[in-house]
Amino acid sequence: MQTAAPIVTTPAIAPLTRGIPARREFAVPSGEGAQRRADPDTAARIAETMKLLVEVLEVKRRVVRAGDLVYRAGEAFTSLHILNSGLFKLLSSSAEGREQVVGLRFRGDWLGFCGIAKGRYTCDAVAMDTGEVWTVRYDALLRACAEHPELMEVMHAAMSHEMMRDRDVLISICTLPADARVVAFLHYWADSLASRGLRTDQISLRLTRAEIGNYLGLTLETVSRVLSKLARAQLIAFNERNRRDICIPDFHALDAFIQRREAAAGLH
Amino acid sequence: MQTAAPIVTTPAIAPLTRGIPARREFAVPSGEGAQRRADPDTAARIAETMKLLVEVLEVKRRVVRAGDLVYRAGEAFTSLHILNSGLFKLLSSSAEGREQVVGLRFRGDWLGFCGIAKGRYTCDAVAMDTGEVWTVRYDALLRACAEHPELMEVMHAAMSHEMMRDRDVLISICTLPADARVVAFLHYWADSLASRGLRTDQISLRLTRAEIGNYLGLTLETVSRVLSKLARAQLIAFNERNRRDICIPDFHALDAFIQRREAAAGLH
DNA sequence: CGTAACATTGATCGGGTTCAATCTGCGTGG
DNA sequence: CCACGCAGATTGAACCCGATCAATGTTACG
Repeated sequence: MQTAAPIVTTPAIAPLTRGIPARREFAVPSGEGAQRRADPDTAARIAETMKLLVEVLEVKRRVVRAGDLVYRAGEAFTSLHILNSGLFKLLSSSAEGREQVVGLRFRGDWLGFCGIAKGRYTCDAVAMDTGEVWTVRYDALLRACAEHPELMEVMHAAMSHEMMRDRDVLISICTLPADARVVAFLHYWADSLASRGLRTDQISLRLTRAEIGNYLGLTLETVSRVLSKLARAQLIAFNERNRRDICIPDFHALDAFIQRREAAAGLH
Repeated sequence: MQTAAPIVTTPAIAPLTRGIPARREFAVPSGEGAQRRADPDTAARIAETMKLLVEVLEVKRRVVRAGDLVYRAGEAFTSLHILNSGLFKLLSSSAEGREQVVGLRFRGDWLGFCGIAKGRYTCDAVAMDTGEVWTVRYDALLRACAEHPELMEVMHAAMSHEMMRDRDVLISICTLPADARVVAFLHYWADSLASRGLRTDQISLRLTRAEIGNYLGLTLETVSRVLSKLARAQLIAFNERNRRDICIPDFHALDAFIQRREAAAGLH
């Protein structure tokens, strides 16, 4: 059982200088040749959302560290959470006790939608790194939405976005073989970082092989084997002292690798 | 390419007597011993939502028949749709052209959330039976939500509900073996009908084996084999002249069957 | 009656799981 | 400091579930 992180309340009009920055991934050896370009659209959209929230609502800011829970399944739903920084995973444990990673969240994403329907959260939200969570009461949010239609639109867009993302995951899992799923996962992870303006020349996966496998409907051994194969093919490179941190020199080559396998399977 | 269904506009205050009733499943041979009890909560919630909509918004009613599209991927998003009756499937075709069934929808469900984020629908919504769709303009809905907080809550709850449902599907696909997935599917289908007050003593699957398989991440042959096995074990019974219509005499026995398999797998 | 879409069933194959052994890094306590 | 334990990761070998390939059956419909 983790202990709750300290809660820090700041005035709603606090300057929008970023919260606690996430820990540096690790030392970068050479240049930033493999840096994936950031998506200015997404970044702007996120910044605007955060700004709107602070202007219109009372936001409780809370610093979390790796392992902290933002909320827990079964807990009464009263608030939604918007991520200012950090990396988070959503864990859902089914009736029979089997745990499942059902989502990954980043800066700008919302947490807690699952609680609206039934008045209780239905999954755990766990920080995977230092980060800052902005919490708003749902009732206050509803009121604010009524007065600020643009806030309502932003919120709906966030929900819609989350649905589409989940759908993509489902399609990947239903249609792709193991190695393509792992590659899709790496892509998603890197894109998520890139679109938030984080560096992707080297990325820390932060999830164990077991968690990645769980998320992708694979076993940890399969994930490990695929990663080893990709490393052997020089499509990814492990950090030499930590197999959780990888470098993707050429995303295009990664895609090509998968396409080639699909083509090879399709031609006969 | 299907042709669009005729559009029928009715005054917003039209009486709430049900629209065109769905075609009778098929003749029921004996009694209703296997009838699954309806969920009065869900039914009430749906009725209330529908009432609220007509009271507060201009609703365009449209009768659809099997095969009609409510909307199509790529089409500009302007409206959301609420299902008054009928059965619908959501089809998403990925970039590489592979089609995927990404959801099933029933009376009371909303269609079109996927369009909010990007301003375009990202999947096809296809009627699987005669039904009635209520369409509301999204901009009008936003305005109405601002004035009627209860409408906003209902809409958010619908989105939240959809997310949780998708999550359940994901968990099923990630963690269950083939036969358990098929059983889970049957359960979901029957529960969906039951909670809408439809009869479940005999149910028409309406999807081909290929579509069921696609939805569950299985091949059509596997689905067929599992259904045959369940029929052999007398856990389901096919209608004697149509293998798409089945009868589930005892849901509890179905569950037990799956539990037993899991237990057998787990003990060694 | 002929054709096409859907479904069933069998035989075979293979990708991914399962089981098992080993390795690595890391924190802990003697 | 080192020994120890432990969680995570890797790798190999055998197996098995579900996919694939193929043939046949069934229903619907012009």
